[in-house]
Amino acid sequence: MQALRIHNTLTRRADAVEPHADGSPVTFYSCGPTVYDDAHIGNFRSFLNADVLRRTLELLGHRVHHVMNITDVGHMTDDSSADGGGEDKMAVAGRRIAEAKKAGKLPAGTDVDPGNPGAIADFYAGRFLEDARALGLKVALEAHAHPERADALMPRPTRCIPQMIAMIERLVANGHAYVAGDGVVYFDVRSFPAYGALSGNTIDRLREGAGERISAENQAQKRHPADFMLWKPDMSHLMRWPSPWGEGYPGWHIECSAMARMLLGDEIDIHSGGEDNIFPHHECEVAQSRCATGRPRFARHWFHTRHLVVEGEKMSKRTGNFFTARDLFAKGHTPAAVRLELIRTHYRSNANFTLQGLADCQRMIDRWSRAHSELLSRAAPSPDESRPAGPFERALASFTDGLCDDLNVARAIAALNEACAAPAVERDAACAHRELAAMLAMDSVLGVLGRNRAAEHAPPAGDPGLAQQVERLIAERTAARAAKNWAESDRIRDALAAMGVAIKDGAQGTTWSRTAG
RNA sequence: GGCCGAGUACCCAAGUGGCCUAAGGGGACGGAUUGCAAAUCCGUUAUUCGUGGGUUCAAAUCCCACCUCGGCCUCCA
Repeated sequence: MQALRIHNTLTRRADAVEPHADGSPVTFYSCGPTVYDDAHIGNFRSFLNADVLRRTLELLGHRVHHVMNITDVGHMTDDSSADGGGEDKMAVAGRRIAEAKKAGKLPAGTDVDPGNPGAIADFYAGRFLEDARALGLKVALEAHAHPERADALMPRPTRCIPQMIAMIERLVANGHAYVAGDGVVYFDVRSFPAYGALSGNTIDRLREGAGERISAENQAQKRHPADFMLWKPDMSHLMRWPSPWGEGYPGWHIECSAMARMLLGDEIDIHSGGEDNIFPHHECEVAQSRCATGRPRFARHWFHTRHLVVEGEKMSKRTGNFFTARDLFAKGHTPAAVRLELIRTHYRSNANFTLQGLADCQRMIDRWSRAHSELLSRAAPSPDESRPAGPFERALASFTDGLCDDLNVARAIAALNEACAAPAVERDAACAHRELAAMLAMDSVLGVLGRNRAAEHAPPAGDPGLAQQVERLIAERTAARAAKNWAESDRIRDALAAMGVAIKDGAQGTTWSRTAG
């Protein structure tokens, strides 16, 4: 089996990814979304890169046990008092939903109680899963296909509170956590000398920067400024549970430690997230997990995706370059193009998401789709083994080499493009059956061929009669063309363009699609 | 302020000491095709790699300085 080498944040070099034991599945935990709002394309870049890693492992013949959490505990918004101050994010989401409801902007067929945090979380979790499936996130497809395993594949912290409490109890019992004067349970970072190994921080250096974002009152309760919260008793929090330390809610990091352990065991092979998770989130996870399990390791391999910028600028709602996946689908972009645009740049570079790039991806995918249809139509039921390897079979080798080299997706894509551009004589000489298999193997990682269809023929919201209208105009234009009435024909084409509909005159008649945007 | 990444053509983006007078895609331009378009097919499109120095027989790749952008320094993918 070919080795996949991936940069490991922990060791700061490219390490081979392999299961902890021969023949076992690779255990893989991904930090998933919070469900206080729709996930944006930056979130999805991180999830999709994890998906590409998982699919690459599967292409190489590994089995992968992949888990991605969906965080539904209401955390706090205020960053000036980071140890539990500010406003509950679930409350903010509830207000947003209440406003949308009032304005009649809630999607048809949905009714959410804005005062019920569980309902809010379910609402956004449902939307996330829809987007995730559209984009081909395999773990979401798997959870959908096996509802009985959904909670084990995409766990929710609110359903795992006992496991978190058990882990915190263990940490308190073995001296790695303590109850402070304010009743809050903190992890004692000085009890864990390896704290900082993942992020490259040291406890001393953290102390220097610590003064800026943490309120003095909170700091005064802790033994060390870097100590972080495990449980906060708080009767005012929207979501709260009974615990040995009083009714309240868990700290931000403990959920992943508890769920990873519960579902994948004390040590896991890969753990992924966005680059901002390295510190403090993943650093704290390592500390909690190792101190609770007593193991020398938590995750063997840490995989972090760098952030995304949009049109060269940091994505922000204010500058108008903020996109959720569903925003793009609604504008007519295919999930395939969104997926490819988000995975085509190396995961350790800042990617620049652009509308032009999305269009580029769409054209590439359309070409791959044509090549795929062509192979499909030529593939014989029984392969002719005597034929030499064709362009796609050869491309699969360099495609795989590219991916094995720290997930070089750009190189993999170039290999596929070159196969599609191979001269017809070469293509005809090859065994179409094997060529098709090679192409599907490549798509098993890229994951675009089955997703190259958006809502393009679905009429846009508020205009259900569009399809019939378009068909009628096309029929009129076809008649005009038959009569060689070019002026009328062009007038209809312009009218369709004004409606946001592009047409193509092909051998099988005229086809149409909505223009994105 | 401290620590970390990154800057390659009009755009996206590989390449990390000689195979680079720099992959792949898009765009643009020229040609084929088309009533005209669109789509498709063929061809052309960086002697140059943020800027200035340095090391080396050899640098996009290593070193130094500067500029610009991004991340982290207890919300964040």
